[in-house]
Amino acid sequence: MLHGDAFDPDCPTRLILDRIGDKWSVLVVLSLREGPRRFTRLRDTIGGVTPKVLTQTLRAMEHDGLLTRRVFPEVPPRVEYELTPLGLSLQRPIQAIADWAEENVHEVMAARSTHEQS
Amino acid sequence: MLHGDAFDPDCPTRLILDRIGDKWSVLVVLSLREGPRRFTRLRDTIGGVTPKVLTQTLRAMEHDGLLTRRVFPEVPPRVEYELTPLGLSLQRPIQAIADWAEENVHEVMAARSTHEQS
DNA sequence: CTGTATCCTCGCTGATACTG
DNA sequence: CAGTATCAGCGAGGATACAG
Repeated sequence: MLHGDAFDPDCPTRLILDRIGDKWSVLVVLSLREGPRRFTRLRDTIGGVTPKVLTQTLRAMEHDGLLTRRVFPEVPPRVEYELTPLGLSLQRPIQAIADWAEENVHEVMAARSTHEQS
Repeated sequence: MLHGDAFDPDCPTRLILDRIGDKWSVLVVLSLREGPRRFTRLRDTIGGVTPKVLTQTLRAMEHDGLLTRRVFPEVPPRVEYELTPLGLSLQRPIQAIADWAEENVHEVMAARSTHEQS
């Protein structure tokens, strides 16, 4: 069954959806679209994220095999994050969501205004 | 700029992503793929959701114009939820995410096991 | 059947400061 | 530069019971 899984609370598919649903993971994937990025670069690109939360997100994604963390033995230290093939494959569906959001944001905001009357 | 928006914390696009990122909204969209459904039917389809949270989710999605809520003046009461055209358009990207999750769940789980050594 | 009301907890988040 | 440490707070989410 192709879709039955997602509705089972104990199915791992739920865990994936939770991870993808994470606010920051989506933005990290989008930020790494065009190649490896360093920590501070990511932090600056993604507005409003604190270092702690960004680290948590990156560690979780590394743990799931979505990206790699490469440390360069330099002074000052340099760390680069890069999507794995698995992470790259996730890029397409996430981009689809992002595109939808940007295309339909006005319609959603309009709907919100309409229902504001009640 | 096509993607700059999503990285701005104050941009409405963020709000959309938050809504889509919501664990239950995604499952509701999937549940309504094949037409209108009643409250209890949704609750049974989506495992592990409490009535309160399901109501909250449905109200929020209605508020955003993603679905309609139709009350039939009957006894016992009957309420049907159905995706609007806007909600239907969201179906495709969400399905893409769900498909990705099901296709790659094993690879992610494998990656998690690997990193468990550390 | 379709919710609402109430209470509670727990975990994420943010702020801030500090380290290798 | 790239994080870690620590703490506080709040609010989403869950359990349970009840109502129209």
